[in-house]
Amino acid sequence: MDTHSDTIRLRLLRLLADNPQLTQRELAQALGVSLGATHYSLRALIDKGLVKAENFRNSQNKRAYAYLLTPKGLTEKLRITRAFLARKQKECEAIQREIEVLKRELGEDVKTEPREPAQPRKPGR
Amino acid sequence: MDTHSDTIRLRLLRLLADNPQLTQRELAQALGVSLGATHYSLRALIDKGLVKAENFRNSQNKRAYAYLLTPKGLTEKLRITRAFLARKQKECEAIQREIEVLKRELGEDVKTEPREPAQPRKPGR
DNA sequence: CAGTACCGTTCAAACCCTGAACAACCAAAA
DNA sequence: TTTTGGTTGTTCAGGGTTTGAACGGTACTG
Repeated sequence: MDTHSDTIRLRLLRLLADNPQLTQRELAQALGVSLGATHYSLRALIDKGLVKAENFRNSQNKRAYAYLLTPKGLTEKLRITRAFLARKQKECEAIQREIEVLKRELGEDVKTEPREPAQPRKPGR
Repeated sequence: MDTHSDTIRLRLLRLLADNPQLTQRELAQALGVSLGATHYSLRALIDKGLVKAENFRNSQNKRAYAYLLTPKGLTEKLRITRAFLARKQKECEAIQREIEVLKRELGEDVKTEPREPAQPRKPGR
């Protein structure tokens, strides 16, 4: 649980929990990845038994599935989300510390190349 | 600039800026990735002209390179770092919001499955 | 019927990482 | 010197992941 693919799967679970009727293309757009990648990750979720594809064609749609979370999918979503947030929170704290360091570094850089200090006017262009 | 590989490259730049004498194996350990991956990303940096491998063998070492940032590497390091932090900061804010949402969701879940509320005693099933 | 539009699925190519092996080099021991 | 051993960068097969483009199926419309 550290790769980009894991992140995609978690976001898929969270998306589908609220919108089971979403199309693979709509999911792809919402996730900002390609259709193929979405299909790939969705398939992994289905194979693991976390998601089930109900083949009900709603209203006038053609061949639409509803990707429903199974009970196992619901509990896994919760578990993975908790782990994800814990990890992200640590990461965020690290980022905050890093930003402080960077501010200091940039402060020194600013001395090297001042932004808009009180400069004596130089004539010409 | 969104993949894991990009992150590795940035961390490489920041590591080498302060420690140009580090070995590929030491870099790998510091980054928590394999030697092959380190070599792969380092090669990308060299090909882009952001890092130059100085072949100076220090003291009693065998075949040590020093991986020095080029001027272009220095400015790129700054630019990429800025972009990275901006992106991460947005992500961190999103995570904080998400955590708030989760707290609320978990609160509702608690209602669904009460932990230890004052329940009227029901005679045993 | 043909045309259009949307759906899921598939596939080659590329990218990235791992783990393990390899080849070069140098220092100290035999 | 020769050999041994440790440290270096490099390469490679294999597997996982993503993209982009295609494909075939199904329904609505004319």
